[in-house]
Amino acid sequence: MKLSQDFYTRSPVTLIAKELLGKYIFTQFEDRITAGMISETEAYEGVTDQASHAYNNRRTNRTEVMYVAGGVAYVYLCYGVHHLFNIVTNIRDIPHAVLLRGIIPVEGIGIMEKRTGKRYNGKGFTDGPGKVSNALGIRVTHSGVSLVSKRLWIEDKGKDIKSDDIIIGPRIGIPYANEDALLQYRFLLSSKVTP
DNA sequence: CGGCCGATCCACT
DNA sequence: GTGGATCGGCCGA
Repeated sequence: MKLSQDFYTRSPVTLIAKELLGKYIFTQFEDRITAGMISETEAYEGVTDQASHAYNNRRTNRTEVMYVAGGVAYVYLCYGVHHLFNIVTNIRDIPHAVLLRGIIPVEGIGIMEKRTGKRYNGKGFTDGPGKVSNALGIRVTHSGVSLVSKRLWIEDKGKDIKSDDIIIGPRIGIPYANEDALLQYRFLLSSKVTP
């Protein structure tokens, strides 16, 4: 079933990042449906987290969408080329978010191949946040789009994820975050778990 | 208005 | 395993 807004407005963001593993992210743009099982996430804990764009309550046009109530997309451009897709969580004015770093394609694989210009051969296809957005067709123009909508949503298909199947570690690519770079906020699904 | 730099990716070794 | 590409957003002046 489709996750309702209640799922996203909770806290802590680390719990939501963990619970998103094994859920299914769907996009439907121009009648093209693509979906994948979420296999990797990272939590970004808002104003107290030096790795977050909202650290120290920073507000810009780009980050403003993180301050609305949970259940919308926060998409921004990284390195001028990669569209990175985040899920805003918590209540209004608490700018927490979960970065989607990896999925396993399950639906619309041909569409994803067309978008990415690559063939899916079972691995190395949607194993990075830029690749995930590209395959799902997500762009910065989708920032602020509701995750309880007909274009973008997440489904719980009842898959039971054991804690043994979750690998936890520090987040990737944030050395500037000082001691917060050591936080164990990255959640990875064991390769034993398949869609 | 200019300079700096990044929640990455890929080609190449 | 690693270094270069790449350009919009952010900040300071």
